[in-house]
Amino acid sequence: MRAGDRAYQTLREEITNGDLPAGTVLGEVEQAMRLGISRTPVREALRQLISEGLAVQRPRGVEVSEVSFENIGELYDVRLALECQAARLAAQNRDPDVFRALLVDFQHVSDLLNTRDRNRHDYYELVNRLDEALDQAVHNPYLVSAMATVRTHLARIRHMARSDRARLMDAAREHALIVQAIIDGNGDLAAHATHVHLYNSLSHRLAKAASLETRTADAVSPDEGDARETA
Amino acid sequence: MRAGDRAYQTLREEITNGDLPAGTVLGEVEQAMRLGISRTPVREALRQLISEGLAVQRPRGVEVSEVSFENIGELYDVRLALECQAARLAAQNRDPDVFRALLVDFQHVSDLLNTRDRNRHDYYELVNRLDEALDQAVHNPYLVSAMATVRTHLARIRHMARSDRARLMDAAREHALIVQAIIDGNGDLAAHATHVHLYNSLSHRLAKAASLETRTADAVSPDEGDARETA
DNA sequence: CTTCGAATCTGTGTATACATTGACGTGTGA
DNA sequence: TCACACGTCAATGTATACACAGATTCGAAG
Repeated sequence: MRAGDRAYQTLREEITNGDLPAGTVLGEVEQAMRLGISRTPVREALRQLISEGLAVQRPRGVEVSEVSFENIGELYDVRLALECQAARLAAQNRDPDVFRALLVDFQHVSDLLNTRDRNRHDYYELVNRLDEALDQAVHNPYLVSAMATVRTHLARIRHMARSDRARLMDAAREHALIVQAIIDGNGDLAAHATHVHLYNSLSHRLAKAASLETRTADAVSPDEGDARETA
Repeated sequence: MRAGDRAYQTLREEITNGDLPAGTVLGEVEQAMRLGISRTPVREALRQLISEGLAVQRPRGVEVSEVSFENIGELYDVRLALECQAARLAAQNRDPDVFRALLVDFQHVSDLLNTRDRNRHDYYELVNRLDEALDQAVHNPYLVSAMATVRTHLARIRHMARSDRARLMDAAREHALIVQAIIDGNGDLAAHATHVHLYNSLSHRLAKAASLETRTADAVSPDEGDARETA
């Protein structure tokens, strides 16, 4: 694989993970040293990050773009428009077997989450499978690309307001309804169920964010032990 | 200005204009020679074009991406989702004076188009002003960015199926209704009027495309004398 | 004459060298 | 002591040199 692509993927993941917090200056020489390559592929990676919105061009150089809670509303407005349309299109073009398998999994999420709390990661994996199934079903690369951009930016905020188990159980029910509507070929229901799900998801995130503001700024959520190196 | 940015803008415009048709190989050395710069800034420009979808990475190198009539439907599906949401948001956040001025212009399009046929370009300019007003009003950079991408791709197809004067008159009435709804703060009407407009626009383009297929492939539309250098 | 192989050549990917711009620090003069 | 100016330095932007991979072509052998 090309060094430029590797640098891009590495930096991209470090930004979405939060390892490179917003405002971090991405010096070409520094990153080239760190990644063990020369400035040329690093520049390529930085330009891609900029065009994706994960980094911004400053007069001094390139730095990781800001993303705050105010952006959540904006991102959800775009996500709402795109994913409702995607649900509608998926209901038309779906492969029923794929979504039937997903439906079974979503209906058994309670088992998944009741066994051990760490299995929250498995739930996110299930949601990823749903996203991929939607991407396949819509048959529309432009829509897929636009949704990927929104998902990338939302992933940066995900770790700032992690969902608790009760919310995940509700979300699973909402997802199950979306999947059911897609299986039935009911585009309107699929779109509206997506609307409901995104509204609840946003409400929960905003409530979580408000409750977090009352605590100390750099406290991690109590059921998550990620070691962060936030400056 | 940086050489890389100039190269990007130049290539971008040449692709959307059709001067660089789909499938054209964009050799680094060739473009560097042509633009009078070295390969480094050309590479930057090419990477940006790829991430924007205007070019694709081939095993041989980079070439201008394909865009055909089949893509129109896909692009309109995304455009529908985004612009309806944009109209809805604009109706909430608009500056009434800006859209009142636009409304007057759209109501006088008949004068504009009756004087001389060449003024079709002025109409497109008016639509651009509406787009910019929407971008301002939505207060959502993510939505603006997503719409810009869709508009870029649709611009590539615009010259393949140009609208006639009758269609432009209808489109002006549709635009006027959208603007009126935004002025009134009627988000639902703004979104639905946008839906109507895009449906009619797509129908017209598809009908135009179907009628063009009956003629010879490289015939230009009768009321447009653009000299094309399609190979 | 056909086919296989090797060599060359074209073009990308990467590294490095050079140019330029802006900032920071220091030194000197008032 | 403060302010201004000059010099140095650090970082980006650009050009070029080098490495490597794939394709094409030419030549030789069957």
